[in-house]
Amino acid sequence: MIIKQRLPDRKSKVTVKEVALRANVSESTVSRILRDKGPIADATRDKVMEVVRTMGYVPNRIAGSLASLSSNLVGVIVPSLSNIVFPEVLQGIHAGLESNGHMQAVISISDYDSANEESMIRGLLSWKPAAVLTTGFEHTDATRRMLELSDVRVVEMMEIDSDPIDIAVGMSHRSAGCETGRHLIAKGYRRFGYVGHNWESDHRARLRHEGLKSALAESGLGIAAEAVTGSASSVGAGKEMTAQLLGGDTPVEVIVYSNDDMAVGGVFHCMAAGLSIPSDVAVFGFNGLELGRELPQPLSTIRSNRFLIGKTAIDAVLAEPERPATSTKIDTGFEVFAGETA
Amino acid sequence: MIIKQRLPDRKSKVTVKEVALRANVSESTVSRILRDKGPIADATRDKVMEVVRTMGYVPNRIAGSLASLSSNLVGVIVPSLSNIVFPEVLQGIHAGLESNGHMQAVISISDYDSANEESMIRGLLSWKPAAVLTTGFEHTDATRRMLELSDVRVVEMMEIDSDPIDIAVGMSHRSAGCETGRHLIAKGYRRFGYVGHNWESDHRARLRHEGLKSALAESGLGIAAEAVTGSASSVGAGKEMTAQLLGGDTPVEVIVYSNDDMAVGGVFHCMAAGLSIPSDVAVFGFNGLELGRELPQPLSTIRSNRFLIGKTAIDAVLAEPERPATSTKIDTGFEVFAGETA
DNA sequence: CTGAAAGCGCTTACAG
DNA sequence: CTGAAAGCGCTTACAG
Repeated sequence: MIIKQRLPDRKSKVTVKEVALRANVSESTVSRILRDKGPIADATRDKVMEVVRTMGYVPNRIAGSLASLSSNLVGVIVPSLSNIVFPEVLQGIHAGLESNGHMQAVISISDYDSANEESMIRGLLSWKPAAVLTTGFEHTDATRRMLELSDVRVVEMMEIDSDPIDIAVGMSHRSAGCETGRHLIAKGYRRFGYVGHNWESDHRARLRHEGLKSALAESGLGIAAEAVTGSASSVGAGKEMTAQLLGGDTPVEVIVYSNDDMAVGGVFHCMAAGLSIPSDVAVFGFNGLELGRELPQPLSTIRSNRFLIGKTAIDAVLAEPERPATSTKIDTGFEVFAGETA
Repeated sequence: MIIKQRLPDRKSKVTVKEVALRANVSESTVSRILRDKGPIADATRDKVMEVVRTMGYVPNRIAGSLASLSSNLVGVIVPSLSNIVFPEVLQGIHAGLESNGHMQAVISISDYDSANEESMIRGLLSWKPAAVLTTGFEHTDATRRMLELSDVRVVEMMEIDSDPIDIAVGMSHRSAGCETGRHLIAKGYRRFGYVGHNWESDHRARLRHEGLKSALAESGLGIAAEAVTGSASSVGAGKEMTAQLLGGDTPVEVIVYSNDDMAVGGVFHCMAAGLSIPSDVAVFGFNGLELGRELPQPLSTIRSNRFLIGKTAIDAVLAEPERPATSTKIDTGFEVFAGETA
């Protein structure tokens, strides 16, 4: 259904030139006052600001950026927004941007596709952003070259298991996988199952899986049964894959999930199937989402610090706007949350 | 922990001028070729494109936008990213942007504060965006004036219960509230409870509440008991408020929640308290999130079309880049999802 | 403390 | 089909 209705008319734009004319000063003076730069007589400032206000002048940042060869834009690329993890990173970025100045985030979604990432970064760079924040280390060669040759600051967010172009902010997913294994072994579990999602796209889930395997191997153990979906992680996929794993003929004591969404699906499956957690089967996730904490039994998991990653990324580039000659890794850490499901 | 390491050196930028010089043509010709505009000899095009490639030329869109007095930026303002609803709207916007051309979204988060919205819109407009998409109808007077006077297209997303500045895309939250009431009355419920979150900020939740009340009034009914938190909606808040409502001395047969997150909290509370749904108490949400669908008993709720709202918003402004003299409302609708919890 | 001038890197009529 | 010139709206040395 579409409804139409009359609107009021609009008028034209005001430029520094108009303001300068009306205030009887030069354009440079207006510019200086607006950017709070250089010494200005109070009387002049008052007069100009008065004119600015009455004319409703809004500076054109496009012209400003071209003249100053810099912009207040920060390019951000995340692989997805359906996984709540990335909105949380964006919130951290937003918080960091706010506390600083008048930076604006330009956000693109790559859909876990590095060819998309390449064209998005190309588009972003054409805006001469102050910095580019992207996700992970999996880029095309062309992307890597563009970023290396540009002189914007670059942050690769989420993981620190490889060498960064400029700065990496995140945690070691391999270590998180290891810690998961060690923690569960210490709790006495020996028969491990794994339920995962598509890691062609989610490289970090694979790192955690590798870490888990190596921790188990340290104790002469392995993963007894696995169920991995080809699709993205979701509560629904977690339910389905859990049903599949438990329906197989290899009994397991504990299931490690590729993340909390999948694990919550596992919990829901168990509820519906009348299985007790953790006595019939224990459940362990990854991320430490609010949802898991609020389940009737709090989900056992590892807390990653998504908000902190975004915040730290911005803080790092704003602290030093020029790219230095050395790369940096910043570890935002993680911690085991014992919970009640494992 | 911070680790440092040497990086390779970088070099300087290439402009149209350089490209023109090397290709032995004028700057205008390079510009035309790059924008596929006007008639060009094949030989010239090939020569220029060759140079563009070997020099790794990336056009500066800031200069381009200033010269053409237009940009490929679309400003988007959402109140929050913690409520999954808004990331879903952003996904719709992103999908619409992609299918179109090379538009980029500049995203800001207002935290449900219209003073924030005002300064964000001011910042956005200074980039001469092709359009501004914001949320709801609650703006400051200054915001409304800026948007009315600018000639960008403006979409107010999510609701259509008021008059738009230019275009509104969304659903009637008042009607959704009504439908909820009628549906539950038809199912035989008579004693209603309501669990809500802070509607100082979430105006649409209030509209639904009003709609619900009016539907109940039609049948001579009312809301017997309410529990409303002062904080934002969340699963945790839903649990807590449900406990409070059910701990009171007014018995209810069904609880209507301000949204699915709150309702899922209600379901978790009932599970933990050993209450059967819907026989002991029925639960009804709003939004139709994936999470609710995957609960052991699918959540009864109303499906809003968040992705569609974002997609429709972009499609509408791209279809007609000039703001017309009449405003438009586009209803993306909603539907009752019966589920098993009410 | 203030102004005149050049210039940022493109695009856009206009002319040929 | 192509080029020379003006200009988009600012900022930035430079001079005074």
